[in-house]
Amino acid sequence: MTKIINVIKGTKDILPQDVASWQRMEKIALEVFSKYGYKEIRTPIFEATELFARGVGDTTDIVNKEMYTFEKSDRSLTLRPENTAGVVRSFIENGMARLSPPVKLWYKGPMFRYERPQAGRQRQFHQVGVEMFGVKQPTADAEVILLAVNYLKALGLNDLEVEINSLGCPKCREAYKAKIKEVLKPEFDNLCEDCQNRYEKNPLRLLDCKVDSCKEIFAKPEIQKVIQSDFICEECAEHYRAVKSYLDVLRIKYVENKLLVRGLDYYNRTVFEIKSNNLGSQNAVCGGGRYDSLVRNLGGDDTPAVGWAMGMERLNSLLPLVETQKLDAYIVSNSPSDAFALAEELRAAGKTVEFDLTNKKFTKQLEKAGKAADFALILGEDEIKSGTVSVKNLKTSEQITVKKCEALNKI
RNA sequence: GCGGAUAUCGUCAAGCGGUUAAGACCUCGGAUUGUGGUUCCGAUAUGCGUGGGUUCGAGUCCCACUAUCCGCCCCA
Repeated sequence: MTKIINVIKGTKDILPQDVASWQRMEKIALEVFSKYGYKEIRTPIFEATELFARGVGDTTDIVNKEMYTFEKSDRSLTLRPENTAGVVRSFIENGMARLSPPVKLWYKGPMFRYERPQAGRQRQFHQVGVEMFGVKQPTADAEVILLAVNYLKALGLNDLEVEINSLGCPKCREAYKAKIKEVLKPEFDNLCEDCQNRYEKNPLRLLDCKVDSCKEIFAKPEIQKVIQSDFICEECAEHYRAVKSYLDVLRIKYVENKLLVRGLDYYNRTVFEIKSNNLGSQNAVCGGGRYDSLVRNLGGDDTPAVGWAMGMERLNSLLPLVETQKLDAYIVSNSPSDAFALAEELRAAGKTVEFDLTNKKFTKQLEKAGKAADFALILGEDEIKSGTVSVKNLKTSEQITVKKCEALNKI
């Protein structure tokens, strides 16, 4: 036997029986985001490697070890591991800074990260996300969080937990980093290897370490005091308070989590996650925040921005099953040409219709009709002769014979 | 990159060293040449992830590899 070829590790087919749910997620995204004035943008699936190195940040795991990078014509190209960098690139390149702000965009599509697959994590996965450019006020943060919550609500998910935090601006963050380093210095040798690396590179990320021994260290009162301290400057604090007050007005429940640190380097001030208890250890459905310096870092004019992304596979696993649609009618006939004609007529009128292309026996066709549709349209010799069709309701077994042209109104 | 588990038909599985690898679902055919969903009968793995080994004998025991799942890390 010839060897069969399997899907690549960490990738999955989205099979016909699951597609209805995906189409629903996409349709509701369009509906909800449109109400707030967000327009869909579709950017390429691969970009210059440098875009992600500069955009996402070269101290991140994503850039360091998770990118699918390849060379072509002396260029280094990378399959997008996330879409914010691509959207920002497009924003700059297409002069969207000249549009009247805010510029509100949303996207959906596949992303690629070379990681060990597990529950809720694939190498090719899909994200839906929004980005808003040009508003530095906390209203933007609030609107974007509102949008995430309302999208989830529209999908039927009401009870997910929103966690928020403020990372402050680069200035106040430096001071905070210094304080964390100072208080952890005596414990340095007891930290795990990863944390020891983070200590220099990005001390903020020490805080969401999951190693038990590190957690114990962070739990110490004198260290907690520093972690819990309000390190952010007055301007950032005011921004953060305003975001929270808007969320209160919008009746969006949230939990403040000082340990919430996004793994991407571009965030400042507001960061947030939406989590579910039903996802196992990969429990974040949505992650996002403000990234006021990214546009400038990628060569554009200084433009404040805020956005988020959701993992569609994770989202999908929280959603109830969507049943695949039955046909409106199944034509039972041993005359393919008559069946073709009737089917086309009904399809032109918007109905979903099939008939047996293999011309099986009558009973087999009816059996198939029972599984595939709510109505059977019987087009036998008698009916064909008299220009009629028998319409059988397959649930109630009631059957009537009508003129062919009236069949449309009976199904 | 590091741990743990699993691998028998399209799917879910039984099998615990001894003839021909249960069963269920799905699919297909028949009972039924114009009336289905219930019922009955029949068909469908020369083969147990791959390669070695132990044994008179291996799906079953051992080793290696591969794949998948789960956890760490990281993230959506």
